[in-house]
Amino acid sequence: MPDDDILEKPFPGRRSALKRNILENALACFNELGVEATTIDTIKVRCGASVGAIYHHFGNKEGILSALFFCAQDNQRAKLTSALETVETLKEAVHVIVKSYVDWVTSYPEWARFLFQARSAVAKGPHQQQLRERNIENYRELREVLFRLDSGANEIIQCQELLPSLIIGPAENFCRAWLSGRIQTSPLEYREQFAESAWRSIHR
Amino acid sequence: MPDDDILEKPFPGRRSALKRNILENALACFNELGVEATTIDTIKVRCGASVGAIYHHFGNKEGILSALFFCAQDNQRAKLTSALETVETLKEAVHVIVKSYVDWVTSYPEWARFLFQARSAVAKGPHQQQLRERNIENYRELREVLFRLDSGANEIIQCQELLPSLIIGPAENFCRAWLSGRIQTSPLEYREQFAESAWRSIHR
DNA sequence: TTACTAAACAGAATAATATTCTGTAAAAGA
DNA sequence: TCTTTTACAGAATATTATTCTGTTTAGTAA
Repeated sequence: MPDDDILEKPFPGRRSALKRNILENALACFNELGVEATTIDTIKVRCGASVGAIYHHFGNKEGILSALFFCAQDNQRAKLTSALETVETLKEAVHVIVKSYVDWVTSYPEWARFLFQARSAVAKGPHQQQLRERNIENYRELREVLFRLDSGANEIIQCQELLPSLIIGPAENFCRAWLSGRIQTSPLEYREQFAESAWRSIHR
Repeated sequence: MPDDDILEKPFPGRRSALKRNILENALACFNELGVEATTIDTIKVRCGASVGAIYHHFGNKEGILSALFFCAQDNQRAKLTSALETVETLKEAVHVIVKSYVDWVTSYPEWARFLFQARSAVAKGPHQQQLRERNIENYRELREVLFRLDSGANEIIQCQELLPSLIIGPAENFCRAWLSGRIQTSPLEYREQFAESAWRSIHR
C-alpha cells in the first residue's frame, strides 16, 4: 500500500513501528466510526497495543488526532511543492495546483476523508496555533508562486484573497462529495475540467 | 437577534422555550469549545437546565447535535427554495443559488460555522440516513430547477454531477475561510463576483 | 562484556464524562 | 375533579479518558 509513505517519513525506521501501527489503525477507526465514537479502547483492541503504549506515544486522544492530521497535511503539501518546482507559466501553475490536489485525494482517499472530518477538531484543540501557522505558510507559498509567475503580465484577477477559493473550490467540493459517497464518479474523471475551469475563472 | 427564527419554526411557542434555550446555548458551546470538548455539564451550567431536562428533550449529546444541524440546514434550504420561486432564467437561477448561500452564511455566521464542523459527526451518527435523504432531496430539487430552465436551450454544461460543485464550490470555500478567521473580508463583498464566476464556469 | 540510563511498554487505579433511573411537579385532557 | 401525559430535578450508574506505578527493552559508555 502506498499509504505507508505518509507515515514513513515523519516516523521512520524500526523504532517507530508501533507508533505507525497505532496511527494506521486509529485512522481506520476514525474513518469507520467517526472521531467521537472511536474510543481509546477501540484503537487499543484493533492494533493490539496497550493503553500505556498509546499514551506514552501520543499523550491523549487529541494527540493521535493531530499527529494523523499533520502527517497527511504535510504529505499533501510536499507533493504540491514538489510539483510546483518545474512550473514556468501562470496557467501551468494553476493546472498543477488543481491536479496535484485531485491526484492526492484520489491516491489517499482514507487520509483525505480524515483531513476533512478532523480539521475542525484540530482547529479547536491544543494544536490550533500550529495549524494556523501552517495554513498561513501554505497560503503564502501559493501567493508567492502565483505572483512571481504573473509579474508584470497582470494576467491574473485582482483580489489576492479570492484566488485560492476560485482555484480549488470546485475540485474540493466535488472531492468531498465523492469521499462521502454521495457521488460515484472519481474526481480523476474531471481532472482536466477542474483545472481548465479554474484557469478560466481567475484569468481575464 | 434574527437567529431566533431558526429555532422558532421547528420548536414554536411557550412550551418549547426551554428546548430552544438549551439548543441556543449548546450551539454557543459547540462553536466556542468544539464539539468534543463541550460536555453535557458545560451546557447544563451555561443554560441553567438540569441533566434530566436535557436528556428528556434530546436523548443524548448526539441528539442535541443533530437537532441543531437539521434546524440550520432546513432554514438554509427554505430560504433558497423561497428565493428560487420567482426565478425565470438559467442565469438568474445560478445567481440566486450563489447569493442565497452567501446571504445565509453572513446572516447566521454562528449557525454556518456549526454546520461545517458538525456535518461529519452527524454523517457518522445515528441520523446518517436522515441526512443522506435530505441531501439527495436537496440536490434533486436543484437539478430539477436548472433542468427546467435550461430545457431545449442547452445553455448549460454537460455533466449534471459537476454542476453543484462548480456553482457553489468557490463561495463555499471562501465562506469556510472567513468563518474560521483566516480571511477578514466578508463574503458579501464578493457576492456579485461569486455569482458571475459561477455562471461563467457552467455556461458555454 | 557490564553497568547505567532512557525510552518503550503493560495494566491496574483513578478521574472525568455520558447516560440512566427514580421520583416529583406541572400541564393537558376527559 | 380525576387521570394521564409531559416536563423536569438530581442521585446513581456506566462508560470512557487519563494517570500512575512498575517492568522490560534498547541504546551507550566504561
